[in-house]
Amino acid sequence: MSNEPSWDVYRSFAAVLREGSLSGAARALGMTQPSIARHIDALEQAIDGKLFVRTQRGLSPTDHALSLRPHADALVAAAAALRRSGSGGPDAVSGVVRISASHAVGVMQLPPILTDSRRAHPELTIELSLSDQPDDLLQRHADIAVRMFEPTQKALVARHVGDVRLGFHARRDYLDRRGVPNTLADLSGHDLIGFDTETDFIRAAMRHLPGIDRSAFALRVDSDAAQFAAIQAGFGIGICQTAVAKRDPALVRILVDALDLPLPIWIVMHEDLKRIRRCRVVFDMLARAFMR
Amino acid sequence: MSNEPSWDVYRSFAAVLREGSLSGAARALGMTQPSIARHIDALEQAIDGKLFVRTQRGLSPTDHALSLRPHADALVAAAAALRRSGSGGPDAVSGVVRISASHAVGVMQLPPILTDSRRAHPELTIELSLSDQPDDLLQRHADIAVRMFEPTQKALVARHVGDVRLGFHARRDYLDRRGVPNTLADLSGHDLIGFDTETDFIRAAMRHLPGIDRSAFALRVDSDAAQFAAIQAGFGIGICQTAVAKRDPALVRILVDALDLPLPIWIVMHEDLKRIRRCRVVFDMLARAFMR
DNA sequence: CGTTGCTCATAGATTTACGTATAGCGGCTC
DNA sequence: GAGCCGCTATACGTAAATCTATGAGCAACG
Repeated sequence: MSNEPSWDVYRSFAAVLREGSLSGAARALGMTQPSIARHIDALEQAIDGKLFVRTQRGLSPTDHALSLRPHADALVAAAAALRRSGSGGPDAVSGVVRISASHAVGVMQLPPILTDSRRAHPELTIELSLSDQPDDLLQRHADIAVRMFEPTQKALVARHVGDVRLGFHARRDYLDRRGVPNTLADLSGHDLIGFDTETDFIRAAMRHLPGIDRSAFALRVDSDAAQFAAIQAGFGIGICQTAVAKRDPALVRILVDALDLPLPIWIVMHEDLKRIRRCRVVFDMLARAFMR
Repeated sequence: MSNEPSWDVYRSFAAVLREGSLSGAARALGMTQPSIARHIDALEQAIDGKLFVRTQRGLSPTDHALSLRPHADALVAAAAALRRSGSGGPDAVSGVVRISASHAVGVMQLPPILTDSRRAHPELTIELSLSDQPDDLLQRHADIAVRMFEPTQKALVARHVGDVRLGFHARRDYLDRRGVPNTLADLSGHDLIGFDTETDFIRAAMRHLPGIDRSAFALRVDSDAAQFAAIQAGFGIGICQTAVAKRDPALVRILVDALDLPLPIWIVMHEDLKRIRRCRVVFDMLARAFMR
């Protein structure tokens, strides 16, 4: 067992995994290719095993390297979180706060909220991490998250700030052209907009919609923002938030009885961040905005 | 916003937080005091704020530094996990596996299991992290955990491998001397052994034991292994596993009806580690041993 | 078929970071 | 109160890391 490598070696390792080449990693880190190469050599020597096979088109990771990837990513996330929390003191409302949310929330609800926040706290920088796979709070990929389900972790501070209603919607002229479905069964002849990959949440929701599955969709896309845009464009019938749909007078809600799914909205934060004032401020601000 | 510091700076920062002085951190990391001092200076410059107030008895962290501590600890844990996983290839049953368990399990059940494991895999090094606050799998303080409750995280692989029964026990001569209690109320005159700090699990368990709380205990200690040792020493009446108590003929189970709490045993592993063969091997080995 | 663009590897110059040594300060013990 | 032991701060020479520069190999393109 050789001695411990410098942590910079880990950073280089993560960058090479991410970028796929020594040169790419060097560019990403603002270093040079020989330095990264030495780091990889050092790490391979420390763990006594090959991590990459060198090719002329870059480095391709061995199984050994792939098995380490999750740890490397965790390190990157933790370092970024430390750097973020370091910015701008624990008591000042300045520095960086990173918010994780679904694409839908990020596109359709957060912008006005963040605009107000910016006005109230001009020193505060917001990072928005939009993703529909919400696995990032404990990994510290984000400081605060807007979630559509109750978090189960004890290490998290969570507040239920309201509910969102989902419903089938379509543009008026589409319905004029193709007819208005009155039952779930009527949907079979229509152009449906739905998910691409099935998540736990979607599996649960689809139990309320017998007869509809992935194969029924004429447009499959995971971003709910893109789904909404497709509905707005008159592509066909899809599911979106009723509150958001109301803003567009061209949209019509249909099949009201078939789908009326209330989704809870939770604001979630890691407990450790309670000590950092700007995180508490953003947390409260988000909670207030969604409760309104 | 200045440029990013070296990750070694984070390592030094965590060490100073942990050790309380530049010199101590230097000793812990095998470096020298001026180097650590330079690192702290660099970090303070990068985040543009003071992290420690220098005194002649060491460095005392500011609120700012304390607010960063959880992140620093996360980095340390992630680096250690990466180093561990790096040891000894993904397909070999050699290297290091870190197991987290309660003190009780670590003292009373794991030793024979690990002995067998050692015989089967002499190249495998086991690290045992005994703690009664099980917050460590997602933070990667350990690779595999033995838990007494069902884990809720999706990122974890878990297997229910049996149950453990808890009951009141005392040594025979203690009961001869002080009398045998027949109801929960009878316990009030006795020397009770119990927890020191209340955890979620304990709160739930105590709901089944009306009239007993922390103030009733004559000996308060969080380690269940220490509690068992106290029972064995004839200190008084305490709660322990019935199966373990049976091994000592001097121990008597009492108040059988008042407390018969079955605790599930779960073996838990982070999903990421499924790729690492020695972790799968240890996981299966633990599962088999507990199911037997 | 040469040219361009990308990669990794290597050698040498230079900067950076480290360790050693020392000084200064405060508390503790005798 | 003298001596000792711990801590931090500073100066300086050296060791180790970095960058620059260059060469060689492979793929895509005209």
